[in-house]
Amino acid sequence: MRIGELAERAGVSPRALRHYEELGLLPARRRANGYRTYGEEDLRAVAEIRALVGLGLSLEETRPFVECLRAGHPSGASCADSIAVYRQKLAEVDASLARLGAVRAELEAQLHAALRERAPVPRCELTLEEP
Amino acid sequence: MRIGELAERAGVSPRALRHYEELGLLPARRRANGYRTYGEEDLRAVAEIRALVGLGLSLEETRPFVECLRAGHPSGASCADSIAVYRQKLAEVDASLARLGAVRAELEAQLHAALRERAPVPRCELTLEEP
DNA sequence: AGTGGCGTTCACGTCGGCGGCAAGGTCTAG
DNA sequence: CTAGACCTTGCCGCCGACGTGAACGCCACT
Repeated sequence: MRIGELAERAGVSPRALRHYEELGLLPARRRANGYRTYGEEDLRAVAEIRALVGLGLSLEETRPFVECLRAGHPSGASCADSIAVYRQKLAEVDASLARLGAVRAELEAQLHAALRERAPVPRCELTLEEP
Repeated sequence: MRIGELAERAGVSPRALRHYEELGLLPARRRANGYRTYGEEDLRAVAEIRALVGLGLSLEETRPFVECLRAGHPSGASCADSIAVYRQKLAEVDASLARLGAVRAELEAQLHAALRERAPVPRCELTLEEP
């Protein structure tokens, strides 16, 4: 399979696949004419990469998963390094959630304060509704 | 007050203040020698910018607030445009929270699945603890 | 032989918010 | 007079994940 077909089947651009190769994530065999050649296992690797990126991992962070796959394991998450990345990412997400939650509360407080300031002493309680 | 003093008092770098000026966020008067000159209202403006950026707004998004302040309003959030930015940001934060929550659940599911795979049929229930 | 549709490498552009450096001007204290 | 502490403009660098375009090669079909 050439790069165009893999790109099509994986739902990414050929440029992205070349980028993965530059990072050493997706090494490609070459034909005599220089064309990259891929197999089904490469499709699986790209699918793994995209799934993980969809979960917020950077390309670098997907490396243990891809290498785990290429090492012959059934799942990219079968290796200790991958598990470690999962744990670390989960912690990061929890931190982000906490921070975002605090930010949300503060935003809401500021918004309500500004609204109170702009609508001093509403004449009727019914006017508290927002458009 | 010159740029160094404002930077010091506002807790930002002079470079950042020049950057704000490039964006038109913080126009500075000039002395005869070309030095930028700031007043107390500029300190308030920078404080507003930093507070909003701390809530996740981009510099562009702080513009309505800063302009509102410069228009003489007591608070940067006193103007309709600022309120709109608050509302929009709140919606974005809510969206991020929802997405992050889903990502967190998926991460946890993947992690647990991988752990189950690596520790098939634990001999004792006590071994479920994690280091 | 030409056309079109693949592929290749190289290298710069994007977005945000500055950091950092160079080359020079300005002011103040000793 | 000079050191040094400030200021100025200008421009490149950074991070990540590619997009985009140039300039070219390869191959199949007509």
